[in-house]
Formats: sequence, C-alpha cells, structure tokens
Amino acid sequence: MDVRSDLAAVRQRPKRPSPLSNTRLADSRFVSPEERDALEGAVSSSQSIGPNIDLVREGDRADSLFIITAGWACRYMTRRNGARHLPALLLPGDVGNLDSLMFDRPGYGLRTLTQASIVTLSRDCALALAAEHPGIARMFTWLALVENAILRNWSMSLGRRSSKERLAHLLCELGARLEERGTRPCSFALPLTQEQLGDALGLTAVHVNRTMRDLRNEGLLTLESRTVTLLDVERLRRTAGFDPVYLHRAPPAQG
Amino acid sequence: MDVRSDLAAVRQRPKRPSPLSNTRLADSRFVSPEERDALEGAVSSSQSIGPNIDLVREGDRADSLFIITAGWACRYMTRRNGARHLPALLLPGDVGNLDSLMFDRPGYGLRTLTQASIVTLSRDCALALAAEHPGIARMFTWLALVENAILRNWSMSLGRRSSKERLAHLLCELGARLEERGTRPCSFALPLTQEQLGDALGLTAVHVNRTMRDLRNEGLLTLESRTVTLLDVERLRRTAGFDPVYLHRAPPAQG
DNA sequence: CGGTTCGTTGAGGCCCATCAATCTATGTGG
DNA sequence: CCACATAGATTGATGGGCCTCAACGAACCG
Repeated sequence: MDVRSDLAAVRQRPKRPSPLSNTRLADSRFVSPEERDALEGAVSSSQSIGPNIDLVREGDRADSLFIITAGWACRYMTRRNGARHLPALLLPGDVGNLDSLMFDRPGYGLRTLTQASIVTLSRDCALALAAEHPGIARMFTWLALVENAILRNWSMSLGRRSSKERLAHLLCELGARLEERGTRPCSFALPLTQEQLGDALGLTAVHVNRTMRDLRNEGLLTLESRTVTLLDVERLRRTAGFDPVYLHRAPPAQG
Repeated sequence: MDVRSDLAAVRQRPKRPSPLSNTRLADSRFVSPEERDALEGAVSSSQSIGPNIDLVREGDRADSLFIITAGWACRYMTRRNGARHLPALLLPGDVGNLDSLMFDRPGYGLRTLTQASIVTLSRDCALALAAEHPGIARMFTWLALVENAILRNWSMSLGRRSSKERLAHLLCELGARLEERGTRPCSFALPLTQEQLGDALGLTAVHVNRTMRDLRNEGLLTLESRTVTLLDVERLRRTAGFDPVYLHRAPPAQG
C-alpha cells in the first residue's frame, strides 16, 4: 500500500523527482498520500554537498531541518578541553537535526561524513504542516521517539557494555538500519575513521583499532577498504546483546 | 499568562483539583486553556504508590502514559548478565514512559524510587487528543525532543566525562530540573542509593561513593540523610561542564 | 617525491572495577 | 530493651580494561 501512494506522488509531479522517497518523513505509515504531497511541496530541491562539511556548526542557530537523502552525516558535541562525542550517526533517509523543529539551537553540530544529498524544510513550514495535518504531527513525534530509543541504547552501551560489545552493537545497529527490505544486513560501506568510531563509542581510536582486530580474529567480520562484512550476524548479535526491536523498523519482506 | 489559564481551569472544575498542574503536559506554552481542559478531562484520577514498585515491567506492554505528579521514578534496562542501566530519572511533572505514546512496548522498565503520585492517560486518548488539538500534538513532540536533549547529554557524560565530572553534571542537572522559579538549585532530597546512582552514571556503587567523597572534600557539596546541598553551584557547574540550556526550561523569574 | 591522513602495533600507566570487610541505620520479634 | 537481620554507606587491597604516548606502515594526493 505504500507502493501505491508512492506511484501516485510520482504521477502528480513528473517535473521534480519526489525527493522524500525512502525518507523517514514520507516512509512513515502515518502520513496520508495528501500529507505526503504537502511535505513534498514544502521541501527545498535536493542539493549535493561534499564530505566533512558542517550543515550546522556547534552552537549555531538552525532554522531548517536538514534531511539526508543520500550519504552519511553525524551529530557532534565538543567539550571545552577538546574531547568530542558523536551522539548520533545519520544514514540516508534520516533527519539530521530533528531538534531544530522546536529549538532555535539544536545543541550539537551537524556535519556530513561523506558526499551527501540534502533537502531542507524550514521550521516554520514544518510546524505549519504539523498544525494542519495530524498525520504529519504524529510522524514528527514518532521520529523523535525512535531517536530516543536509539539514544537510550547507545547510553546503555556507553554505560554498561565492554568495548567489544559496544563496537559489535553499533555494527549490528548500522547493518539493521541500512537493511533494505529482504536483504540480510551483512555487508556495507562504513565511511567512518576509527577516531570517529571512537567518538561515537566513548573509546579512543587506538582502542577501536584493537577491538576491531579482536572481532576480525574471532571470525565475526572482515573489513577491507572501508567496507565491513558481517560474517556471522547471529553470533555478532549475541556477543553484542543486540535486539533490533528498538529500531522499530518494518520487518523485512519475506522472500 | 500561564497563571490566568491555570485559574480558569481551576474555576471550571471545582470538584476535582486539576491533577496536571505543574506537570510537563499542562505547563507547556503550546497548549491552550481549552486544550489543557481536554487533557485534564482525559487523565485518570491521581493515585498514590509506594517506593520500588514497577509501573511497567521491563519487556512488558504498556497502553497508558504514566505521569508522575509527585515523587521520583526511573527507567531501567537490564542486560542478560544482570548489569543494569538507568537511562532516565523521572521527577515530579515528568511523563514516565513517553515512548508508550507510539510503541506497544517502551523498551525499558518504569519503577518508582519513592512514594509517588501518578495519573495515567491511555495511549488511545492521547493520540486522539493529539489528532484533534495541534497544540497537544506539538506538546508531545516538544516533550520527546527535550527527553532527547537530556539523553544526548547523558551519553556525552558516559562517553567523555570522568566519574567526578559525571556525578557533578548529574547533580547540576537534577538541581536545575527541580528548580522552582526564582529559587537557586542548592539543596534537595536525593532519594537514590549509590548503586542506583552508579546505574545511571555507568559506575559501580563503590566508585560513586569515592567520587562523592571527593566532591565533599573539595567543598562542593554536603550530603546528610539523603539530602544534597550544593555549596558552590558555579564551581560545581564549571567542574562538570554543565550548561542548563539543553534542559529548555523557562528561565527562573527575576526577584 | 614529500606531505598528510589514517591504520596498526608496542610499552607503560591510570582510572575504575572487583572482592572483601567493617560500620551505621533501620526494622523486627522475643 | 536487646538480639538479630537486612540494606546501604564506607574504606582498603588488588587487578584489569582502556588510555596515553610513541613509532611506524600504508594509502592517497598535489
């Protein structure tokens, strides 16, 4: 049924390819076809951006939502002593700074990790759409609560998991979030330096390196030219204590 | 202006004292007086519960929101090896399981820490109210995003702060969240065992004890019969790297 | 070819965990 | 009133997981 609304949207605006396809905004089961069209009409056109570019600098104001339609990005926070922390990794389809829906300043920086494609939606537009369309309002709440669930599991990792479990858990999560319907989350590009992985996991780059080597030596994964291959997803999930329920994804289609 | 709507609500329902006063639901600047009345009419009557009682057991379904009108509660998660983690502390006015607004299972347990008063709001009711009243929908999104901001700062603590900074940061946050308008956040009851503090901070109870002693010895706080007194809030905030902006509280009234 | 970024490995040290014992406060039953 | 049990706070001794510092290798690029 999602496919049907997809086709309808494409038919109605043949001039601009619908930029929100496969996006967490339009994917949601809560937005009706008309609501989706309203969203499509409100977002900017797609825009390509290089890697390591700040979409929002830490501490700055942001008056628009940045929706990442291709490529990876991250949120980052910096301490006064220079230590950095990544509270979120954004994958294709994610909203980079959902907090800007309500706050002048998101409280973190937003930066691309790879070449990326972005569409923007101004806060005023988004709030107006949410006020008019209950399904859109509900979709924003849904997105915020899913982010919440992911953050909660990251905090569980940081507080109570060993470095090996933490890294394994992150890789399981990324695999599951990248998973296309019907495919196994077994191999994907991981465009993060070990330092960035460390900033997400609360570890140093050196220790990420050693931990990754341990996982390789245990036959759980291989890593070549920034592509991870999970050799035994079940065993990796067991060692990580990973249960994908918290991601609240649609179950992959059978067959 | 909030005071005015408050009075109006009281006048309109003299029989039941408005249970949502000073609650994150009704406090929000987004809900109109009528919307607030709609909320007041939808929640259950207040209910008193003892300490250490599960409102939602870990892994269970929950079909209602539990709003904590008095007392403290916590969310908890348990690993298969028995390690526990507290991803949130709930103070008077907070929604204990906001995630139940969208998910069958919140993904954590919810338990009282002290004697507490609770009102409940069924998910179906909450969703219906949100669909009908844009201000209520916006308020839920706002609440989810504030929770998000708090979680993000906890993950920053867990990932990149020392035990002393972590504990100091938590105490600063609790003080700020408890702060009544116009009072300084300098002294409050802390109804947590050191083990529970450790589960929130990613530390052991023993290390919480030593860290607390260090803070005492530095003249930053005193602690007697479960009441902390922050002796030098400014210095404590500096050592913690605490900036209350992320809590998105109304600034305390001047004078 | 030199420069830069990132990955890899080793040596040593510190922060916090672990194990264990003692102490206090509180409550309970005789 | 006291003997006893229990939960929580406190302190010491010891060990380990991860950090720090350092060096080197590999890949990429102007």
